[in-house]
Amino acid sequence: MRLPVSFYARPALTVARELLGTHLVVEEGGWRRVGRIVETEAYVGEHDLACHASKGRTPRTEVLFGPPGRAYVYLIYGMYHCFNVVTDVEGVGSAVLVRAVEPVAGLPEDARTDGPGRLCRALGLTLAHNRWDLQDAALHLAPGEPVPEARVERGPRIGVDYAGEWAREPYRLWLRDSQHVSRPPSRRRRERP
DNA sequence: TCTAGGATGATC
DNA sequence: ATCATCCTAGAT
Repeated sequence: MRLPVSFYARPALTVARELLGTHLVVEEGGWRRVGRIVETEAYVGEHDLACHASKGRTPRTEVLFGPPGRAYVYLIYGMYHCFNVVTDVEGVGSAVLVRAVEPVAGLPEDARTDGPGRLCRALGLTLAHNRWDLQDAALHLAPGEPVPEARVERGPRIGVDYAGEWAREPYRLWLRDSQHVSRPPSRRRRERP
């Protein structure tokens, strides 16, 4: 049970919305780790100055322009990884960054999986997974419970201030009531019930 | 609760 | 030089 290629072959913003609630599955070396996606960011194309594809085709960004449904993993700040899924049709350089999941299986109950770097560390995702086909049993996404529109919240993407006006586009989507959404700098903690 | 600074290496 | 981050320390 995996999301088919046709799922990814749509605009990044659509995929970012539909990814909420789906399961990210990593199976390697006898273990299987699963997280439910609760936060995503869309990087919509070459014209999007926050998108790595805006740098043009390079060895690193080439995968973004390739067929949909592949992984784009890169190293950031020398120590953390970010996991993306390549979206839209071949030739369009776009992707969706998975920013947070909630532990479902194979992870400690209290594992930190909020934040793109932390979730990659928890699931064991590294540069070795870059360009993988997401139809692979070892790394794929699976359907989950549908997420009603009322639970989806939107806002500006994190950490892309260099992108000028594009930094303000509300391309970050998350589950309103999830306790596992990442905490951007200076975001106040949720009020107690 | 918040801010500042540093770790660390691929990329171009 | 830059960077789609995270953690810790120290101030408040």
